[in-house]
This record gives sequence, C-alpha cells and structure tokens, in this order.
Amino acid sequence: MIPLKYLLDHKEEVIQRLKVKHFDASEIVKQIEEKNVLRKKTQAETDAKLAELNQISKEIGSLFKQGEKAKAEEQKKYTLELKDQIQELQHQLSDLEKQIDELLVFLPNIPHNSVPEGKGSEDNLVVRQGGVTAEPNNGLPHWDLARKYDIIDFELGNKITGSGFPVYKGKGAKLQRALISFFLDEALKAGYNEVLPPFLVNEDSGFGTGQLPDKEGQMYHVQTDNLFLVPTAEVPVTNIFRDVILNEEDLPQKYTAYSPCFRREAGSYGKDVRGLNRLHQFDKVEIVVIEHPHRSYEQLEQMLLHVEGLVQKLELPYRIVKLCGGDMSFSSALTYDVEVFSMAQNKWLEVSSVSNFENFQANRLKLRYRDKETKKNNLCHTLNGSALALPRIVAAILENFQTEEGIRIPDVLKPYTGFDYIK
RNA sequence: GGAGAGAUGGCAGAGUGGUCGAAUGCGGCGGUCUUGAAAACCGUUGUACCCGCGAGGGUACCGGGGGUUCGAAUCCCUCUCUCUCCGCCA
Repeated sequence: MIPLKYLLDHKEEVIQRLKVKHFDASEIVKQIEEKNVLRKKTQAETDAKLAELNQISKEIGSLFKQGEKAKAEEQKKYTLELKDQIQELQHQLSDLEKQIDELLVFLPNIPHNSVPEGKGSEDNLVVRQGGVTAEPNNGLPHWDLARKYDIIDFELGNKITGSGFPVYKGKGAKLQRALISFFLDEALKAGYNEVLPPFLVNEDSGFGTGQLPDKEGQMYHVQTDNLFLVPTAEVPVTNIFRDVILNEEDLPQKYTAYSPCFRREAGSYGKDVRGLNRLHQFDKVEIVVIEHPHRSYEQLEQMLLHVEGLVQKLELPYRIVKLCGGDMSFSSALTYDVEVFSMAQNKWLEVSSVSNFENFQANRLKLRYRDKETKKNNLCHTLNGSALALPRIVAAILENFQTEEGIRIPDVLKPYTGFDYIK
C-alpha cells in the first residue's frame, strides 16, 4: 500500500509512473484526495467536540464533589446532545478512513525508474546470461525421465490428493532434501539467519504481505480455524516484522527459510503446466531482507548475486531478466527473474524472482526503523527472493544432465545426495 | 477435551469509576562526577492522527470488538490469546 502522505505529496509523479504498469491511477488519486480533505476536516471537528465533552465531564466531577448537584445535572443534559453529535461525526470519520483505505489498496506499487516499458514477458530485459551454452539437446522431457527412473510419481499424487501434488520417490525424494539443505547452507554462508516458520498463517499475516484481501483465491483456506496455507515462506517470515520498530543500526535484517508452498492458482493447461512446471505444492527456500531505504537497491543486487551463484554452482545455463512494467507483480517496485534453460523442453524456466517492494509492504506491516539523527520513525524497505524454488531446478537438472549412464548430479550436490547418478 | 486464573508502556509490576497516558523498579538516552569506566546523583524516555510557520495545543490507544456512565485501564457482554491443573497424544 502506497503511504497516503507520499501519494498526496507526489500525485502527478505517482500517476505518471503507474502508467509503466499500465495502471491509470488518476481517478482513484483524485477521489482519495477529496476524501482526505473531508477526513481531516471531520477529525478536527470530532476532536474539538471530544475535547469539550472531556472538559465538561471534569467539571461535572468537581461539581459533584462540591455538592452542587443541580448544576451538575444541568451540565449532564448538554452532554447528551454533544454525544449525539460526536457519534455521528465518528461514524463519518471511520467511513471516510475506510473508503480511503479501500481506494489506496487498489493502487499497485510504484515501479522503479529503471523498469522498462512493456506489456508482458516478451518485453522483459535480459540483463545477463551465463552457464554453458543454452541449446536444445533433443533429450527426454523431465516427466518422461521421472517415470523412466521412477523418481517422481504424478499419478500416485493424483490418487492421494489430486493433480499438482507429485510423490517424490527414492533418489527423487533424496534429491529434494539435498537441494533444500544445499540452498539453506548457501544462504547461511551469505549471512542469512535461518528460521523454520509455521506453514499456516492467520488473516493478519495474509493482509500484512498483501495476499489478502483481494488475492484470497490463491491460497488454500482452512475454514474451521480461519488459517491459510502459506503460498511462500515470504508470508510468515516477513510477518515476523509486523508492527515492529527497529533501531536504524539493526538494519539490514536478513532471513532465510525453507517451506513447502501451497498455491491454488488455476493456471492454464497443456505444456506449460506439465510435469513439474506448475504445481499446487512445491518446496522452496526463500530469502527475506528488511533494509534501510537508502540501501535497498544495493541489497537487491546482492540478493541477485546470491541467487545467480546458486544456479552457477548447479552448472545450469541461466539468464537474468529485469521485468517490464506489464509483467511485474502488484506490490513490486523492481523485480529480476532468474531463469534456467531446459534443454529438452527448449525453453526458459523461471526459478527465482527477486524483488524490492520498497515501503509498499512495510506500510501495511507497520514495519519501521527509528532514524538515529531525527529520532523519527520511517518505513523500512522489504525485499525477497526465491533461493531457490525446487521443481523447475529439478526439471532442469533431469533434462540437462541426462546421459547414457543416467542423470548426472552436479558436484556441489553430491555431498548432499550421497550418489553421483540417478540410474 | 474438562476445570480454573489471567492479558497494563522495551521488560517487570501497581492501579478496581473522575485527580490516570497511567505509580514504582529495571533497561535505554542525555548530563554531573572521573584520566577513562563503574558506582552514585540529576534529567529524560510509547504510538498514531488532527490544528499550527513555529512554540505549542487537541484527540485516540491499558489484548480485539461492543455496551453501561456526564466520565472507564477500572463495571458488563463477546471474541482472541496466554498460564496452571486434569485427560489424551507425536
């Protein structure tokens, strides 16, 4: 949520920059402005009346003490009238506040200056590319390999739960565990603190990171307890900092967490969602950083380097793209995607998304730091990224490293898997 | 699941209808003293919004929501959470 004050102080700028996200904010901003003028006026009136009531109440108290009962009763009558007026004003005020909030929630985050124009993924900007040559190898796609080596069973998952819930078996299961450990260890080395958060969150947390109220359909909802299965560890981890005021010198706060991720997303059908490409449950290691506003873009680059290091160590061909306005998420100011090339599918698979949300999330979370100089509380910047999501990494490993002897395991993973090949 | 107790500022903890945004202690910050530090002493120390160029003033907040009252941290209702005991259990 864009902070109200910032929005009103930078109206034209916000409207201009939201156009990069193909969002026309002019009407909403106008409404917010009008309602805010009314809100201020209403609050001033309400506060004045409340002050009067408080004053009279004090007087009544001392009148009673002095035994001047008649005078006190007189005053009481007047307060009845006052209270009616106050009640009316307070209703108006809370209505206005609610209306402003509802409008504010509609506005996507302001994209960073460097965000390229564009409609969709085809307009994203390739920042750099790395790893061994990215070419199709005419190999088997991972869903065939999974069956060949009996390491991932999609049909069995269908039977137990439904589509999008595969069963990993034998070396396939071990490979999952290996990747999770590898990713966590790498994050630890890079200075992130490990946490293992709850996998169900309450409504407040869903609201804090922006899944609620409008993206409710993307999460699995446990109705009896009104809890939500986490769509990413970002939700529980970022909410550690809900309603928190940090000292300036405590920034940055760097966290990493593994969690299974549950996503209902209906999505499209066909090749894009085959096999491991899109699942309802998958595993991911996430990195989350709370940073000083002055340093958040430096931090974003650091996080990107960390993620890049992971795909490099896994020997996968990759590229980094900066998302264009049209392809960015609602709450992001700048996002890099890291994609690995799948040789058998002959396409790029998104394995990580690293974003700076600036103060958009922090505003909802009420996550602030105390400025050392001014002693004022300012909103922090929040950033996060996948480091990494497992399924597409597994897909790429299977497809890119298939040999006649079996699937070759990248060197860095061997200490974790305990085997060199999946045969 | 059954029975009981409780939720107050960064923490501990007092406050059972007006003098309470809230005693006191600890912690934090500033200062005096000291070569420096500690101790001691003095001062200061919540958040948000509104009015004001500013100085300053106002309002709200004692787990959440609602009610009684001229007036609520304090009384009533309700929800959530925590603790203790019993039961069950990885």
